[in-house]
Parts: sequence; C-alpha cells; structure tokens
Amino acid sequence: MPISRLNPASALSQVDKIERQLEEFFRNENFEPGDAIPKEMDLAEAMGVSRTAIREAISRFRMLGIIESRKNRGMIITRPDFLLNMHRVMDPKLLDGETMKEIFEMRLVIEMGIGDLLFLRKTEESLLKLEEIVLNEEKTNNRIDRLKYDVEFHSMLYKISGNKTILRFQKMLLPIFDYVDSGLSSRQRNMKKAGSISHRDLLDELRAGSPEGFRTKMHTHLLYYLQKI
Amino acid sequence: MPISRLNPASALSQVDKIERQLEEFFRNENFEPGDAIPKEMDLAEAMGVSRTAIREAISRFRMLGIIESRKNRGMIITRPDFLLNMHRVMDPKLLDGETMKEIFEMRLVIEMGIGDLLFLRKTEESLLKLEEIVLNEEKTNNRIDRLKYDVEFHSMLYKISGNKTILRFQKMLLPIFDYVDSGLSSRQRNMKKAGSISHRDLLDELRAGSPEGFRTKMHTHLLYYLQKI
DNA sequence: ACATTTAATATGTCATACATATAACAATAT
DNA sequence: ATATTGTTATATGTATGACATATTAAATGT
Repeated sequence: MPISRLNPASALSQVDKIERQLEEFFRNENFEPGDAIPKEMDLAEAMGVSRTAIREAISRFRMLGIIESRKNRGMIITRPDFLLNMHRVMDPKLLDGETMKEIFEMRLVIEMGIGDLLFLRKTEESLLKLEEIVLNEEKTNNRIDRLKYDVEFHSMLYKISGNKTILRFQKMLLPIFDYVDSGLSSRQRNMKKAGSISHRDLLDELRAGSPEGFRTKMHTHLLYYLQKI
Repeated sequence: MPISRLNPASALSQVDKIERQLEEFFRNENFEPGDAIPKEMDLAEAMGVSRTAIREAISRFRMLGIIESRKNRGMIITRPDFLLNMHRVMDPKLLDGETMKEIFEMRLVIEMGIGDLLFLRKTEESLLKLEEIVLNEEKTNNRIDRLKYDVEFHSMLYKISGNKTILRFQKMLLPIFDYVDSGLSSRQRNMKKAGSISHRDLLDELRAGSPEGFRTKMHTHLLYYLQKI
C-alpha cells in the first residue's frame, strides 16, 4: 500500500474525493469498455457537488483513457493504455535516484529472463536482422555509433520476444537507462570491453545454442552492470 | 510512439491541447520537484483560455502526482509515483486479453531473471521466512491455502530481491495473474503437480546452490505456464 | 415514403462570484 | 524588544449561470 495513498484525509480536496468515489462506482457497478456512464449533471446532483468539480474529476479519467465523451452521446468507459500513463511520468528529472536504480535493475532482470521467449519465437528473418546489427557494430569505431548499435541489439531482442508490452516497456524506460548508464565512470565503462561475452557471442548462442546457455551468456554479458549495483 | 498519442488532431479538446502544452512547458523549462509554477490566472492569460480549462488540465497532473498545490503558496512540481498511476488502470475488466497475456508473460520473464539479485541479497533471516512458507504449504491440503502460499512464496522472492519497484510492480499485477491463472483448464493445472521442481527445491537451490542452478530450476518450475503460452 | 428542417440534449468552454487557507505585515500588549 | 494577536492581500477551491457545438430525435414539407 503506497504511502501516498493515505494522504492526510483532511488534505483531500473535494475533487480528489469525487475521483475516488467515481473509481469505486465504476468498479462496483461492473462497468466495462463501451458502457455508458451517467451524465455530468446527474453525477453532480447525486453527489451534491457542482458540475465543475465533477468535470475536473472526469478530466482525470479522460487522461488515463478510462473515459471518453462525445457530444450528446454522453460518456463511455474505454480501454486504457496502461503503459501510456506510465510514460508521462518517466522523466529522469522527476524520479529520484533510488527509483531509477531500481528500474535499471528491472531491465537487467528482464534481459536475463527473456531467453526462453527468444528461443520460442526466433525466426530466420529476425536472426538475420540481429546479424546485421552486430556486423554494423563490429565495423564502427565511433563511440556514439557503438552505443546506438548496442541499444539496437537489445531492442531487437525484445522485438524477437514477440511481447509488445515488454518491448514498449523497455522503450519507455530508455531515458532512465541512458541516465544511469551515463553515470558510470569511464573505468566501469571499460570493463564492458573486458567482458568476455559480446553481442556476437549472444547471437551465436541464440542461433545454435540453448536457452540455458543463453541465460548464462547474457548474465556474463551484463555482469559489469550487475557488479555496479 | 503510442498510436493513441496521435488522436485525430481535430478530436483533441482544448483541455487536451492545454495538457500537452503544459507538459512540454514543464519539460522545456527544466522544472524539477519543488519548483513553483506560474499561477492559474497567468497560465490562462498566457494561453488565452479560461481558468476553468487550465484547472481541468492541471487537475490531471495533480492526479499523476506531478503537481501539488497549496492555497496561496501556489503550485509546485512534485515527484510522481510512477507505479501508482499504472495501478489505476490495472483492472482485468478494462484491459484486453492480449495485453493481459503479455503482462503474464512479463511476470514469467522477471521470475526467471531475478536469480542473480536473490543470491546477491539473500540473508539467513529471509531464507528462514521462505522455509516457513514452504513448510506451511507442505502441511496443508486445502487448494485455496496452497494457492495462497504459492503467492506468498513468490512474493517473498521479490522481497528478497531487495528491489521495491519490482516488488510493487508484481503486487500491482496480481489481479492480472489471478485472471489468467483462473483461465487455465484443470488439466493444465494438474500439470503443475507433475512439474518436477517444487518450492522446496527452489529454496534448497537458493540456500546452497548457484544462480545458474536457480535459473534452470525456476525455468522448470514455471514450465507449465510457459507451455501454455 | 423520403428528404429537409427544427428542437432537444449533453458535453465543451467561459466569465464571475465567493469561500478558504496561508503568508506577510501591522498593531497591540507585556 | 519580543511575543502574541489581528488584518489584509493572495492563490487556490468551489459553485453558478450562460452560451457554443455536435449529435440525436422529432417534426415538417414535398
């Protein structure tokens, strides 16, 4: 139970209260996407508040994508895009260092755990794309480009996993990764090179190896990050 | 770039536009938590709209926890709780089946990838707690209780990982897991029993084994879920 | 019966007024 | 001079009424 959930009750504005009541209402009444909800004036009268307050609360749900309204037709419940909302607050300037560190860790965890999905869903085509990225990476000496291909390689892995939610999740977290990564010292950065498992090794394992082997190799590949933790 | 981000431009209400302009404004002006933002009337005048419209937009940021306002002191930027917002839309009734399946997969991925953190941060005390849960589980024959201890065991693993974000993420996703799990046929459910790796095995490995061993065992433990995918 | 017009309706936006909590300052008492 | 109290200005919180606009439904005309 997040602490922010229990604001000093007195500090809750009326709109806050309306928001919670409405959320409860929608849940209890088993509203589903497509269902129409009462019109603003009815809600206002039922709760004994002004239409303005109701609209401020409804506006919040509108942003989350839980409610949509069309003139005259009234308002209906809609399917929210749960990652879109997260995206709005995924800003290194807004989050604290501890949280960002934890998000970074989460990425490492996901990359190490994604092996099985990769073997389940890899195709010749997707392996060729990986091959192309690795070749590009091996050709360049530019530090910026290497970083770009590094991101591309790992993004491609997420794509191969066939899980759009994980892919989007990772894309959304990229600013955080950049931020944490840029905090690494150059000494730590050099350890990366010393790491014994390259993208080429990972690709080879994915092509002809096993999920177990891949998990172990990915672990080694990410080791320098883990040691930083 | 989420598709919902590019609603038919004409369909965007004025408040929607204000919301985006404000978001851009905060970003460009490098606002950070604690910074005061212009008062409502100034914003309204600057954008040539009514105070009502500004308030509807601001109300959205207030919900996200990006803005907080105190009478007279004006409004300030605050640190949002990025998981709290996700929590609001994490409702099986609101999400579509495909998304829920992908979230479920994400859980499997995380559980398989979490091994290293566990070995990094396990303590005697935490292992004893795991032991207690496993003992309780082994004692009972009640199907409901077994399920309860199953959840407890995995939750405890997240706790041991020492990553509060991952722990909360998983807690938030529980309703989805329940929903997907309850969709499994009894035949599939029985495969669980046939799975050769028990919680006891996982605990033993965590106590005296290696991260590699744990990854492999966790993989086997979750196999029946993976096969369902 | 069909097309067009008109009226009713619910949301979108605005202007205004007042309530309320807070900060800054002034006044008073000790 | 310090502490307490009172006053005022200010920015947000809430309510009300008005009008715009898009859409549905009814009414009208041919």
